This record gives sequence, structure tokens and C-alpha cells, in this order.
Amino acid sequence: MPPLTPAVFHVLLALADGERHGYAIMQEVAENTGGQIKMGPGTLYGTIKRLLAARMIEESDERPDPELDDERRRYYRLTGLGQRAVRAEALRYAEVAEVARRKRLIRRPVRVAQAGGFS
Amino acid sequence: MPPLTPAVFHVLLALADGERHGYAIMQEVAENTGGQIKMGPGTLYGTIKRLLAARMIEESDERPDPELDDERRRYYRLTGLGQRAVRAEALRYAEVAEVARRKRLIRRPVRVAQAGGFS
DNA sequence: GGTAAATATATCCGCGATGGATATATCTGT
DNA sequence: ACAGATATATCCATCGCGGATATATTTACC
Repeated sequence: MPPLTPAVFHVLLALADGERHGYAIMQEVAENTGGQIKMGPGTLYGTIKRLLAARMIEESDERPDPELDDERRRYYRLTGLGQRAVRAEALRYAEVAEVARRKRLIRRPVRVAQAGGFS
Repeated sequence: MPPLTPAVFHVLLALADGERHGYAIMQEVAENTGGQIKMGPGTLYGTIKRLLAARMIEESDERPDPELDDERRRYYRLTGLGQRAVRAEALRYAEVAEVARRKRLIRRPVRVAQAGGFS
């Protein structure tokens, strides 16, 4: 599996634990990075288009309860290929982080803001 | 500290534990990523030029023992700014890896090939 | 009910990083 | 002497990034 661009990786990572629609992906990326990476609509929808073409994600027909639904939303989920690609890239991230620890740039386990910490 | 591009980060990471010349940076990047990322000369020297302009690295006048030296080499080291930038980015990598663990994409500590394992 | 802000998707396009190709020269090993 | 690795440098086509812009719906509030 070849390396992924940061934008591609973050979209796939946002979808790694279940389907999401575009706008929710944007918010998930911001949350996953403590608000440090904010993906604009150009990057988001352009990346989604490329990921669909590359068969790493696919659109889902499933809709939530009609009461909670929003017709505008389009939901996406990982394909098997997307699953493998995001795993491989996540591993690369972890390995690079390990190299950084070996070089004393950072220390052991990193605390990450849990989802739902603030709102 | 704003996020860094992968090329910029990998060059800074290669310099994090001491000065190196361009070609050695290339090799260090390949080693740090288990040969998965191979930086071509265009990316390497272009990135070095930009990092010099951004004051994140600087050229060093120090030369090794004349017997081991190679006149063609140009050595670079991190500036204080480069040091802070690479720390911040390394932390982001570790945080993202942590998110990937939370999502069960990867498991606990990642084994990384030690420098000098093969040659 | 009316209005503003947030939600949601989509396209356009300038900017700039990426990285392969190319060039040149020196060093090392045989 | 020769080949291959070492070492730096530039050029440039390609392509992803991401801000600006547009439009419409939904939600929140008074």
C-alpha cells in the first residue's frame, strides 16, 4: 500500500469507525487533531471525489431514522481497499512517532483529547 | 506551530539528532520509514531551499576529519525554530496514531526497524 | 412566523509542493 | 582505468490543497 496524502488519510481515518456524511467528516478531522487541522470544503469534497474514483470509499444508501435524517446528507463508508490503506498509513504514523521518541523529540504515551470532551 | 508537509517534516526529523548532509538526509528518511518513503533529489533539495528560507535549518561550517570528509557535501542543522516545528509535528503524528489505536486500526507499541539492522 | 446562524454539498481556480528527469562531478572499490 | 555509488543542483509537468464563492436546507431563537 503506497503512502497517502494527509487529506486522504484524515478522511479515511474519520470513516474508520463507521459511516459518516461529508460535513461530519470535517468535524471529525478537527476533533481528531485537537482543532489543529481544519479541512475546508474544497479539500474535503475534492478528496471524497478522488477516494470514490479510487474505490477506497463508497456511498451508502442507508439512512438514519427519518426523524433525525437530513435529506442533503450523503453518507460514505470505507471499502476493503480503503480499510487496508488506512491501516497501512496509520502504522506508518505510529512508526514515525516511534522514531521521534527514539530521537527524544517526544515522550512516551501521548494524551489525546477524547471525543465529547467539550461541545 | 502550523502543520508541516510530509517532505518538510521528514527532512527535519532526519536532522533531529545531529547535522547531516543532503544525501545522508535522503538515506535517513528511507531508513526511518522502512524504505517506504524514498525522497527524490527534486523534493530533497527543493525542500532544503525552502527550509533555509524559512530559517528552520541552517548550513553548518563544521567539517568532519579531513580524511573522512567529502568536499561536495553541505551539512545542515536545525535552528531553534526548526526544533520547535519538528517537535510539534511529531506530537501531532503521535496523537493521530493514538486516535488510530482508539479506533482499533492498529495495536499498542509499534516495532520499528533499528538503525543498522541491515546494511 | 420571521430571521440569523449553522448545516450541508458542490465547483472553481490560483498557488505551490512534489518528484521524475536530467546534468555534472567526485569518490570508492576492484 | 573503469563502474557504480555518492553528492548536489535545476527544470518543469502534474496534481493536490484549500480559500472563495454559491446555493439550499435545517435549526435555534425571539
